[in-house]
Amino acid sequence: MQAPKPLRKALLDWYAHARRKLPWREQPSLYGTVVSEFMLQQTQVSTVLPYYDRWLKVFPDFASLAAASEVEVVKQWEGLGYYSRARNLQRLACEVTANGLPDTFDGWLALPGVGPYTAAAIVSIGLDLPHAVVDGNVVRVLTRLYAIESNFSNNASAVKSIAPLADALLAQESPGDFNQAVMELGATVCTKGQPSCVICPWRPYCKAAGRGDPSTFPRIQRRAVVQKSVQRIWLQTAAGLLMERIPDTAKRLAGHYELPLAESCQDFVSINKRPLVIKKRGIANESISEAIHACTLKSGVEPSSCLSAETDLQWIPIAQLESIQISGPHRRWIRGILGTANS
DNA sequence: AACTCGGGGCC
DNA sequence: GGCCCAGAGTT
Repeated sequence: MQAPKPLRKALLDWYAHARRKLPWREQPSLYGTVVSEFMLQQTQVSTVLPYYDRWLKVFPDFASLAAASEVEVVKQWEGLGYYSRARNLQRLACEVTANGLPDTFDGWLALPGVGPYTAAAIVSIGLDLPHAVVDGNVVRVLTRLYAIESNFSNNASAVKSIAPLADALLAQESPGDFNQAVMELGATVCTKGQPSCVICPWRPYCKAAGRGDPSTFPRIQRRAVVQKSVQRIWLQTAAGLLMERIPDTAKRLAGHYELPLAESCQDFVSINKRPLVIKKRGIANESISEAIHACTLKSGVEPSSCLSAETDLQWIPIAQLESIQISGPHRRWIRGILGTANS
């Protein structure tokens, strides 16, 4: 390995002037660090920014978050995805409010929603403890720096393989800045498609840049995408729009509302043959096509008789759509359809 | 080790 | 349209 010392200095000098002004950096606090790290799990900085600002206004500290209701917490998270993060963050707030803040890596790791990455980020940034983070950015930057040609079977094995390198490189005296600097480099310079090697502080040390093929790293096998298709209905009456509530016991989008599945309504609606619109969305390795069919009630059926305890169907007055939790794509689709209808 | 969990940005 | 993103929990 290249002597780590010049690499550390080059990176930290670059980070001192190139780092983006982000709210959790401008007004640093342990609470802000924890909130930002939860939001940033599998989510890009630009997406997180508005959520972070609003979150700190509504829940300014651990105690206020611990005291909030779960519905309120998930409502503030709406649209950000991976809702277990919100519930885990609140459980964490309850635990630290009751038992105090951990001061070790293992102490943070034991809290809900905190894995190896998040624990290392929190203790390095918030407590100056020397733990290296390994996320997607770090994997990309280090596999390029050393031109590691291993074909990793998945992301987890790449992280595991890169961890010792990250530990060896870590600047022990400023672990928080070093960790953020590597990730900042990955996010702004050593990007996936076309890295900006000419402005990279590690250009003189980078094996992949020297060879001219940095964008071919890391080499990680991706899972095949599974195609799925779903039929949904659009049924609007004087009572409002028919929506289906996803049970609290569901793993995905528990407690959220979506447009009803056609199979939940087949007993009482007539479905127009041609769908109103066909939308697509992705969830992890699934590509889901959702056809939305405009419907009418079968003759003689009253709106109230559509509702039953088994299906979780509810009439939502149009004016109240904003105040319930709706999955992000469905909220956009509904706005689009209502907007088209009104114009 | 494999699966599940959202949504948005980007080429 | 495919890929990726400051990952963690469950099985």
